Amino acid sequence: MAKSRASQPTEVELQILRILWELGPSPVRNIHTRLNAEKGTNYSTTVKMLSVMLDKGLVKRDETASPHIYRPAMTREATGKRMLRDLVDKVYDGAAMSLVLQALASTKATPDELAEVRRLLDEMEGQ
Amino acid sequence: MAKSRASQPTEVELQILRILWELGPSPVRNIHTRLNAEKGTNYSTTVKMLSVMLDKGLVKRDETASPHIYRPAMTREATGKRMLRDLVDKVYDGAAMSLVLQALASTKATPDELAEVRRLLDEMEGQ
DNA sequence: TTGACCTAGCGAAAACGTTCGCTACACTGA
DNA sequence: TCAGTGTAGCGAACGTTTTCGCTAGGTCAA
Repeated sequence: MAKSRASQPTEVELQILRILWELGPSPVRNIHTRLNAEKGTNYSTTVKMLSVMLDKGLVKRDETASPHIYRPAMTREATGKRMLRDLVDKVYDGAAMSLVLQALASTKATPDELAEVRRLLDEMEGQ
Repeated sequence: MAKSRASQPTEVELQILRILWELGPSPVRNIHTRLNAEKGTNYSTTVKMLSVMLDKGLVKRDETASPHIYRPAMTREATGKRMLRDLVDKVYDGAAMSLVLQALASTKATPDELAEVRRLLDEMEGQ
């Protein structure tokens, strides 16, 4: 059960995911240390959040290790992509391009990054 | 000091904003007709949501008009930009470019749109 | 063995978002 | 005036997310 969860990660869940993406697979203790530094919550809360996230399939854990080791179920990229699609749907009714342009226009990009975008464009036109 | 730390619009709030962006300034009745068509909720609910949104500063209203007229407090673009920034912060810790590239790469764009992106790039490099 | 300290988890409370019932008031046509 | 119809709003109920108190069990050194 608890398989195809369609809903986005919530605020705190995302906060925890970010920590996991940074730290890599970690025991609760390490995750908590970070989370607590960011928002001062209790150890119990961290444990609970992780268990909720486990139910939802947002994280996985290795229970053979003595302090259980948690790791994100999705990469940062996959999550970002998914949330972006959701944002585009909600605000622009699916017109992704509008948002890409928006994002580009409001970003201070380095020449390197701009070149990267160009390369990507070439690739897309090549298809 | 009106707009202090305004949180992001929630799901339904956004749905209403989207309707307002499309319809332009409207009385509750029109907003409700649309919202009801989308999710079958009650008229009371629409009124309540609008009052909550008024409190939060997400919409404004003209109370001199007989059926009060509501309008969005922010443009679609400003809201999209803001939410995007938030998403970038939450997922990528502020590295906007990663997400732009992501978005671009995962979008099926028409040649016209790609040309538009190119034009924007030229502009950015021109500066 | 005992005490200090850690991990793990349950269940309930608090906080927040969403929904609607019910009430009041304004306007219109008979 | 009065019934009928529409607008406005309060307050409570409900569901979900976030928080934590409390308990149980594991490890280790004295």
